Parts: sequence; C-alpha cells; structure tokens
Amino acid sequence: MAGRNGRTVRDLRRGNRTAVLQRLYFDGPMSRFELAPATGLSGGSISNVVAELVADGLVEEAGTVESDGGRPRTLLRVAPASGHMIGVDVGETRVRVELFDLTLTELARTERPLERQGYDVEVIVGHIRDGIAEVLAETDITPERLLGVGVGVPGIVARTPEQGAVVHGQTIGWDAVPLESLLRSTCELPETLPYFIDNGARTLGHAEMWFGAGHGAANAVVVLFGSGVGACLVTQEVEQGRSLEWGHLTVRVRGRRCRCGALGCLDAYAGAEALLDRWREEGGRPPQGTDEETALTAMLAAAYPAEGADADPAALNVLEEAAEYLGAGLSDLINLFQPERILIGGWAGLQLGPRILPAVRRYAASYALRHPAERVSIDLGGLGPDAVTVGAAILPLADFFAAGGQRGTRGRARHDRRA
Amino acid sequence: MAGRNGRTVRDLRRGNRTAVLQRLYFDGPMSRFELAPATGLSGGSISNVVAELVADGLVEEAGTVESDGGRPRTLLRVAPASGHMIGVDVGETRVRVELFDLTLTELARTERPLERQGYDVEVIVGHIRDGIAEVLAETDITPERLLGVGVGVPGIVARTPEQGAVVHGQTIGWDAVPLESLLRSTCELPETLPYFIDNGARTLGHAEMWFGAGHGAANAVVVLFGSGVGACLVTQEVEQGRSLEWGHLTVRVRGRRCRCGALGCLDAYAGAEALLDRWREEGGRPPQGTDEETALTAMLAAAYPAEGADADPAALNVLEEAAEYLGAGLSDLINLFQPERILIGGWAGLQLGPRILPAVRRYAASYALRHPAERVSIDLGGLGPDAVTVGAAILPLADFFAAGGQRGTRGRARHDRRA
DNA sequence: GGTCTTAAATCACGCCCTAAATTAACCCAT
DNA sequence: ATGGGTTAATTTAGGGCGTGATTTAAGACC
Repeated sequence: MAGRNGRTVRDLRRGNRTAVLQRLYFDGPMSRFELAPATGLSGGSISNVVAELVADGLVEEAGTVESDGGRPRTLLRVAPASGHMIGVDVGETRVRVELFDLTLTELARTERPLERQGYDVEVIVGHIRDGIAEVLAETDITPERLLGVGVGVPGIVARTPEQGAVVHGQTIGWDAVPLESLLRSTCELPETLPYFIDNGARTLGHAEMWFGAGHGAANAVVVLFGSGVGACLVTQEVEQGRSLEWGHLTVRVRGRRCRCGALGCLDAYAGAEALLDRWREEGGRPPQGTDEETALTAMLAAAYPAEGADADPAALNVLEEAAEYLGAGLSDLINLFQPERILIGGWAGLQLGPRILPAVRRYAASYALRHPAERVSIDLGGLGPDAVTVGAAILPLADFFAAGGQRGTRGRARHDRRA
Repeated sequence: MAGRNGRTVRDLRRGNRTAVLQRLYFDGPMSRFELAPATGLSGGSISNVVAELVADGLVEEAGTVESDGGRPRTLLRVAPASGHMIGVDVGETRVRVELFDLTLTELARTERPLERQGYDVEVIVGHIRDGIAEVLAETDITPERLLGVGVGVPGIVARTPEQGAVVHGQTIGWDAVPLESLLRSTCELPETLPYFIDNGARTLGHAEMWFGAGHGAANAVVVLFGSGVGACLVTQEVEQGRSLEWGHLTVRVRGRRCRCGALGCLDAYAGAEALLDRWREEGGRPPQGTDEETALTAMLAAAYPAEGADADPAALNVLEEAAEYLGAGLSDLINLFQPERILIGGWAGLQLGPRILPAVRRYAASYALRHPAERVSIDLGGLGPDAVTVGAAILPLADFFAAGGQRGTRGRARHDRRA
C-alpha cells in the first residue's frame, strides 16, 4: 500500500515543469511574474524552470505587455510546434485520423468508412496505418516529432504487461484484441512512440473537459450517445478519468434482450440502434437502405413533424420512453458520482438532445437522490460529434505534460489504475 | 488543471516518512536493510529517516534477527502507543464508539441503542460525545494523544468550507446535517483534532481492504448489506476510495417505490427492510415486535427449514428474487468499475450470504459484461458486522500516515475530491 | 585474537527551492 | 538627456534532500 511518490529532488523539478507547462497551456500567454503565484513557485524558480523549458524549445516568448513605468513583463507561451499528436476515432461507421499540433489545432484529417457491421480488426488496423501515413505525408511532419498516438475505441480497454492495451468490445465482437501490439507491428513508426488506447467515451470526455462544456468543472460525466451509449467520468487530472460501461447498466431486471446478451441493459432502450428497433416493432417504418443517422432523423421528423402534420404516435412513444430510460440511467451516474455536470455528446445525442433533454432532466431528477440531483446540470456537449479524435490526441499530450515535457521518460503506469 | 504536487524538498522527506511508516505498518517488523529496497530509498536515507521517526517516538526497535556471521539486523516497528484513534459507527439501530491504538487493537468500546426510527440528530451527537468520553475515561488516554475521530454514517457526506462534513441521509431523514461542526461544538476535544466523517459503507470498505478479505487486492467493491444496501469502491490508497449510493441505482424503471421516493431502486428489492416488506406482502408473517435482525432470521428459517419441514414458498420466492436483483445490481458495479473482488458485509449480508451467494454470483455473471465478470470474485467480507468502527478509525490513521506521521499539518484537501 | 561477513552510520556531492539582494528595462519629470 | 522611481527578471546565498561510496559497528568462525 505504498507506491513510490517521487523519490529524489529531481522529481521536484519534473513536477514544476509540469505545473509551468500546464498553466501556460491553459491560461494563455503569461509572464514569469504571473506564473509565480499561479504555480506556487518563487520567482527565482520560475526563471530557472522557464529558462530550461525555453532551452528545450517547449516554451517561447510571445511579446511583452505594456507597462506604465517599470520593466515590462515578457509573455510566454507553449510553442505550438514543439510536438504533434495523432488522434484516432474508431467509430461505429468510420475510422477517422487527425493530426494536431500542441495547441490541438487540426493540421490534417482523413476518414475511412467502415462497412456495416464491419468490425474486422485487420481492416481497422489497416485504416489506422494508412490514415496516419496520409496525415503525416500531407503535412510533412516526421514521425519523430510525434508525442504519441491516441485511439478512441468502443468497449473496455484493459492493459497487459506483454501486449499493452487490449480491447474487449463485446458489442462489436472484439474479444481481447491486442490493438496496441497490432498497431505497433503494423504502423511504421518509431518503436518508442507511445500509443494511448482508450474508450471513445473517455476520449470525448477529455475533449469536453479541456475545451468544451466541461471546462472549469471539477468533474463531469460525459455521455457518448451514438449507435449505443457509453459514458465516462472525467476530472481535471486526465489520469483520474474513468470510462464507464454505462450502456450495460441494468435498468430493468428481466427486461429487453441487449446485443451484449444480458437482459434489461440501458443500451437496449436508449441507443440509436435500440430506438430504431423499437420503432420498427411498434410499426414504424424507417427508410430502407440508409445509414442509422438518416434513419434517426426520419424518426425524429415522424415524432415531431412540422406544423400541421400528424405526429407518429409510435415514434413519439418510443422517444418519450427513451427519455425516461435515459433519465433513470443518468440518475445512476448522479447517485454514484455526484458530478457537477453531465454532458451529452455523440451524433445521436446531439441530434435528439434539443427535443428530449427537458424530459431527460425531469426523469433524472425523479429517479436520483435529491442532494446530488440538485447539484448537477444536464446539458449537451459543446464540441460536436467529431470531438473523439481531439480527446484521443489529448491523451499523449497530457502524458507529455505529466512527464514535465520530457520525451522518452514516459510512465504509462499512471494509466493502469483501473477501478 | 494544475494542482500543486509537492513543491519543496521538504515534501520529499514527508513522502519518504510516509513510505517508511506504511511499509513498517503493513509488513510487520522489518530491518532497515530490508526497508531500503522495499521503499526504493537508499540505505543512507533509510538510516536518516528512521532516526527521525525514532526521535519522534513513532518507530521503535523490536529486537534483532539471528545472523550467521555479520552484524545482525535490528528490527523496527511502528510504536503502537504513539497515537490513538476513535472509530464511531452510526448504524441503523445503535451508535458504537471504539478506541484503538495505532495497530487498530481495540482498547475500549461502548454501544448505545437507538430507538426504532430514532434518527434524531441531537440524540446521536449526544451518544457520540458520551461514548467518546467513556472510552477515553476507561483507558486513561488524554484527548491530546488522539490522531482523530472517524465516524461512519449512512448517506452521502459532502464537505463545505464553512461547516466541514455535512451529511445528506435521505433515507434516515437527515437533510444537510452539519455533523462535523455539531460534534466539534459538542465534544470537549482539542480544537485542532480532525474529524473524518464518511459513509459507513466506505469505512467498512477500508477495514476490509486493510485487514479483511480485500487485503492484497488492488481494488474491491465492498457492499454494506443491512437494513438498506450501500457500497463503496476501495483501492489501496485510502483517499481514492469512493462511497457509492448503490442502493438507489435504478434496477427496474417504473418499479417498486423506494423509501427514498424514487421508483425501482435496488434498495426497494434487496435491503433487509425491503425483503421483510415483500414477504409480508406475499403473505409471510414475520414475528411481531422484534427487531429486523430477528425477523430476517425467521424469514430465512421459513425459506430454508430444517430437514423434513416444508419451506415457505413466499419467503423462498422473495429471497430468490432478491438474489436476482442483487446480482443485477452487482453487475452494474462490475461493469462500471471492473473490480477484482466484491465483498459483501453488513449484518444482513453475512446472515443471508451462505444461502444466496451462489445465486447472486450466477445472476451477476449473467447481467454483467463478460470480460469484467470473468475477473471478479464475489464473496462475503472477512470481518464480521462490527467492522465499520475499525474502518472509521482507519480514516485518521491513514491521514496521519499521509502527513508523514506529523500531527497538525493535516491536509483535509485530499478528501474533498468527490466524484 | 585475527579475519570474514553483513548491517548501519557517515560523508562528499550534486541538485532543488526559497528569500533576499541585484540587475535590467522602461517611464517620467526636471 | 539625465537621474529618480517602478516593476520584472536574474543572481546569489542558505538550507534541505537523496544518493552512492566509504567507514564504522557488530557479530561469526577458525
């Protein structure tokens, strides 16, 4: 029950580099003078640490601030080009690869569609390899400049000492897929390059927390509402975040059969796939041969038609019921985690949100305990459906910061703390 | 998103004191020589740190070990009398106060029964004050020697800057009770004495983790199954533990009304109170005028009578169904947290456990996702129904260790990280 | 008693952070 | 333009810390 904490005086320096980098990153250009109270360090140490970071090329000057008598403060910022990250979103219908600079500015993106139910591992690994090669070629960035590759996937990600990240995606038929070692052997990238493979909801969560509607909160639950539903709990420290197999919480003992095999999972009532299934069962007729997104749009239009037209009672009923199930599912998270905010993202969530959010809020409040329910806000995410890649790219970046901006000395150990 | 990590070189020393203390505490008497690799420190530093701890009276020599040539190793241990803790269990039917020495050896205990439904705050605070005075008097220990008072309560514990710990116990009618400030003003203890108020399930969890069936696991979920049900997630670091309002997860949308007001909570199907209610509804006749514990024993006897007698089908049915709901409820925790172990404690759990555990395991496996379900074990706790006080006493002890064995410099901040 | 073995203490060294003292950079009034 | 006034950044003691090598302590064995 010990766990080494930072043994030598050198670790102090690493921690202080991290603190300076983070402050500079989030609170914009800043002078050394402001940095001191912000990080809790003395002016002397700030000078010292900043000099080191500038020498390393991680921090650069960014002009000075007007002074009315007295030496002007010189502003500092993290150098955007001192490192790059790749973010990959292995989604339900496509694999998207994006390349970012340190400030999470998108430099290139590429997307490869997946065939329906086409969760073939080989194909996806191929897509990722090709995608990475493409964005690197497009921007003329050498792999050596990369801080790492972040990948968001559906399902549970476990870590083994031998194979690294292993994906257990029960709903997509992935059983113990050693994605990390597959990527390592397939992509022609430097051997030391770290891969960060994590649940897609969790990467989305980081993105919302750093740049979206979660910014400023001490913690939040971010829901990825797409074909199925997932969620994650995020806090200000990236390492603390936890992905939650929310979709497979039991909301109705002996209820509907879920695609995971169990009875009464939330996923069987609330994901886009489940909604369309239920609509069909109730006599609804989604358009044939289109993708889920189009079908869901049609369902929404049927339930809430334009002025004058009649609403489809089946669609309306299914959506209303889904709101109740979502509310009940959220109440579980509210009771367990007492988050400040709940943010709903994912293409289906963003599409349905404006319609069903009030009902979801109502049901969540009625199913949850009063104290935590009073303190939580439930809203849509602020980043659009493409944020999973951003979140994936945050993983290597956060690790880079945690290492004090030193490449190579990575501690993946931090991430192994599940549960 | 920074958070200071340990700014000055002095924090290093504190961390190393913590490491040495913890190793010595858990891995028994140990020589300086063994301590070095165990803590990752050099021999020189061990000598140095140990000398300091001995000077502080926290560590003492404990004999030497035989040598076959060479200087014999002198063993060291944490001095049991260098500090004491009080653990309080505010339970459903009584308030229990116990006094422990540093090794969690019980020095004195006292118990005060509560009247049925008697959750009057004043009364309970009085019981705690009297109980503390009693155990201190009995052992002649002055309050100055206390490291702190730990209190396990039902419900959610929040922390406010002004009032300290505030308890929201919806099922016992406590709405924002500022228990910490009430205790501070009521008990005549030193002003600086820290109080650690936490959910009872969480304190039980720590006890199981340190001394019970959770020992050695990286993490575990501990269930407190009494009149109602609660749970907590515990890890090796005390600060990381989290209490979970498990009893109010929704396991059946639009299901039975729970005493918290919502529909379909697990608590409405699985706590001892709910079991007895349901038995009554199905025509069972629990003994009148007895306490819940006796009634539950009767129910169990009715469902599983001695050889030859006929089983009460109603009782049997209710218990069987409860096993399914418990299994489903556990599956939620399995999916969310992927714990290594689940331990069921609390008086009702320990009583019912031997009968229903196999069914609970079966249902949990069928409702949970395959990967985490394969990795979890579900067992009874190892500590008996009285462990809540032990766990409560662990809270000040863990804090003392985290502060490197220095009184006064407490950082309650660590505990404020909810969610 | 001398030698070997092993544990613990001591010491020189390099590093780190703080606080105080300097130096740098700029404004303004004379 | 020049010297005082201000404020920012750097430099300089001063005190701590952990490491790794070296010494000292303590016992066993011959």
